[in-house]
Amino acid sequence: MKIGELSRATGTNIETIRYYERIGLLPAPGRTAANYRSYGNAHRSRLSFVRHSRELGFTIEEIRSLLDLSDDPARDCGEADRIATAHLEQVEAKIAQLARLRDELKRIVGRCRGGAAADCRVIEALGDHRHCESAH
Amino acid sequence: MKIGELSRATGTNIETIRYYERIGLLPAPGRTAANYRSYGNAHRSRLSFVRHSRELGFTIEEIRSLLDLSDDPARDCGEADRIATAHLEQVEAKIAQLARLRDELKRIVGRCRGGAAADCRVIEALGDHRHCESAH
DNA sequence: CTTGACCCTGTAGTTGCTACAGAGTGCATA
DNA sequence: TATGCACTCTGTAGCAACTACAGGGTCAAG
Repeated sequence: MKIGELSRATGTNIETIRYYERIGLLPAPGRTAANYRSYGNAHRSRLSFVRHSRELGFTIEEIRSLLDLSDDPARDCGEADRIATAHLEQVEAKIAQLARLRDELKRIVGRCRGGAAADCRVIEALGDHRHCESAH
Repeated sequence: MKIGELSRATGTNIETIRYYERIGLLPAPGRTAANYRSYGNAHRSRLSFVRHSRELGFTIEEIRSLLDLSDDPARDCGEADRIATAHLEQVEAKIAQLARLRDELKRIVGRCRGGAAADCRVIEALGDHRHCESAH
């Protein structure tokens, strides 16, 4: 299939597909007589793997490691688990951090009673870190 | 005070301070005879405002709007509240999205029983979107 | 008088794409 | 046959929000 078809099949931007090839995440496919890229099912699977991993927030480098693992079926799969577990921990840390921000923002918004900016509690709270209850 | 002192006083990287000046977020300070930047308390307050807002996840453009507001004390402060409220909604949306990712990741990790990569459930789950329970 | 800490400008790198510009290809229609 | 349109190609530049140099100048202490 040509790049446009692969794009539609995987919901991936054409430019993104070429980008993945350029950084070595996808192998360079064969070419037609007109120098068009020509993909097969292996390419589509690999791209789906990449896109799904990206949607789950894995970085390109993490995905590279995961692809290396899946390319070598004899290798120990514990590393895949470690990568995924480490990523899960990062996601949980990010959620906790955002929850603290949310609480701080909640305290800040809604305090404005529609006066002039000179008396604005929102701007005041943003200017002075000491108003905060938790670290961020 | 010189840039290093301002950096320590606000916990901001020196390069970042110069960057903020370059993009017009901080006004260009006066210079000493040796062409060193020379800051006063107004600069320090403004930079604290910027850093605090960044820590709370506001974008540079949002901060620019908030600074415009606080620079003009006569203006209506409702806009500051709108910006902060909109940002709060974005944070809440991001938390919800990350929570979905976390749940998906939790389902994926820990399924590996330490075999070969060929049988790895983690890699399998990443390759096939149909295993997912929620959209992401 | 030299060492070290500080400061300057300007540019390039980071992550993960996205958006062109300028050119070629392939197929259907007037 | 021409021509219009969709598609593809390469290469480069842009985004956010910094961060990291390189290659120089300044200044106080020993």
